[in-house]
Amino acid sequence: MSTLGLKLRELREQAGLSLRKAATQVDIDVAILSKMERGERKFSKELVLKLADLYKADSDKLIIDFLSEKVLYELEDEDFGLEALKVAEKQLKYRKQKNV
Amino acid sequence: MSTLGLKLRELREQAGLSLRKAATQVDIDVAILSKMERGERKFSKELVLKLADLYKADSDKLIIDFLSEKVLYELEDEDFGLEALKVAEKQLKYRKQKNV
DNA sequence: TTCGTGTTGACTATTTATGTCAAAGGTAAT
DNA sequence: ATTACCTTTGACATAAATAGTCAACACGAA
Repeated sequence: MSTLGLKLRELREQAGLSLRKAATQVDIDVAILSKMERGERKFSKELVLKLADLYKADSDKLIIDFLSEKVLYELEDEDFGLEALKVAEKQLKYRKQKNV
Repeated sequence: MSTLGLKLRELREQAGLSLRKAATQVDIDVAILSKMERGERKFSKELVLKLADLYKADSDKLIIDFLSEKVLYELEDEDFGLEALKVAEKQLKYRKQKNV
């Protein structure tokens, strides 16, 4: 289940754009956008930004979803996923503070 | 800075094994293990498990480090990395509970 | 029918990741 | 100074994952 794909599909529909039109605007093939919205292919960060712009949506939130989806993809079916996230978080906070 | 690499190097030394010997035991090229310990190449999960076994070390902890490193790699230089981790964590907890 | 919609699959190309190998340079003992 | 280890390095080949292209399909509305 790709929540990012669903969100971007909704946003596209709210913007009143067909797949083809949206795809043309962001300069990719329709097939790819279709697959991305349905979670069959991954979005790239650049594309998410382009689409956010096109749909006049909050790009920060979409990027956060994009990243979290990437992270979850790495951790799927891992017994220690949650623990790994905790460790990663600690590390990230440390790096942010100490600028390492 | 690869903390996993450093840890595995220490464990190897504590086990009194040279790079060559360790590499032979886990059936990979010395060059690769050398690069992995210094963070120049990524470990695979399977290799981490093999090494944990060889060094008689706690594989769970090493796997957690391995995963967290993977996650951090995806997030490096991202402005919203921390926010993304929070979202991912929430999702993961939800999935774990609901078994989705 | 024709038009616009989304979906599918086969195919190619490109980019990353992984593996192999030979050589270099260090250190210590003989 | 040669032998015997060790680790590191880089160039190269191979394999796998990802991304892009294209044509055709199915559906419903005009």
